Amino acid sequence: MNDPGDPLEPHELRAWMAFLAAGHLIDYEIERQLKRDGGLSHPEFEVLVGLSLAEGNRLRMSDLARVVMVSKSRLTYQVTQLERDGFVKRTENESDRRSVWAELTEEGAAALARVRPGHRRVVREALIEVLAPEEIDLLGDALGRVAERLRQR
Amino acid sequence: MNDPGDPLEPHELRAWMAFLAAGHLIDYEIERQLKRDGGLSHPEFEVLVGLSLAEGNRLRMSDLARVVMVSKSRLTYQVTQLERDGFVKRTENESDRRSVWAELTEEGAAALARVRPGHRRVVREALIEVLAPEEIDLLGDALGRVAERLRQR
DNA sequence: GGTTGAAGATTCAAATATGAACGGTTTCGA
DNA sequence: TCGAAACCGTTCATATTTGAATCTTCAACC
Repeated sequence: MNDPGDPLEPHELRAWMAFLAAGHLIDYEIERQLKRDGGLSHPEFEVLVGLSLAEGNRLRMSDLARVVMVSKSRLTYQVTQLERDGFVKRTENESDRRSVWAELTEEGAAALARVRPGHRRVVREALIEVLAPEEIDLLGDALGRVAERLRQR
Repeated sequence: MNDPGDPLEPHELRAWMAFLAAGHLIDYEIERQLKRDGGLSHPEFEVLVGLSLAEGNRLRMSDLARVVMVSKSRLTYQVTQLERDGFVKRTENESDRRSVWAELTEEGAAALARVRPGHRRVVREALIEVLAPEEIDLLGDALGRVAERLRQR
């Protein structure tokens, strides 16, 4: 019968390869736009967005790492870079001295504002505008389920 | 009116974030599986797959770079690693001495065979099995269009 | 109260990625 | 047939990522 290690069906393979390719290509466009408009890398941008979405514009390092889906040591590096640029500030957490607050600064918020219109434009042009309205919702549903399922492991 | 730099609509944002998250998470699973089953990284695996799909199991470096969607210098590095492991062999191209053939070896094909069932299992469990049959096709159509559009730029 | 183990974050060395610059071919028009 | 321009791949210096080891603080348990 059908073993899960068997080759994918052609239409399954097509979906998988399209998913992979679209990911690579969109990432490339985003990287280019962020660099051009604000000298940010995609990981840096994601860190800033993560903070901007948080209560009080700050998160503990490990929570931020979870949100941005990045390893602890990688986040340490990124935040150090962002701190050097004045976009993020580290603060001690008095209620748990093991942890550290990473907080979005004014300059960080400004950098985000500077870069966001172009970012949205890329997402729109590369993804949203290419999809029919129903496809947008279906993509959100389907990939939302995929992500949710992988998160709980 | 609606400027392309304006915030995304909630359902658009949802689709975009799901796409991003699913990409990150699936990539993580794949990385883990490939490392575990065959000591390969995802980029290395993609190189081997690219070659296995080519006529005569070989491609010129720059064509391989295009197929795998990777920069020239990154590919040079990856192929050097794969050559060290005996999975790929470089050969001179007599009809155009600027270019170089990268060819999949027996050992490379064996490594691919060793790793592929687990890889497919990951793709199945993470993506395919979570989608309804119509969703698979629709995803392939939609993201296929997205990729195709980005390729021609 | 002291001890053990978990959680949080950083550090370090090694691996990988980036992008500009380079040297060797090929192409093609003057 | 010559020379400029394009193409191919690598190299090099720098930046980023990885994962194991480490250090500090906290929680729980006795």
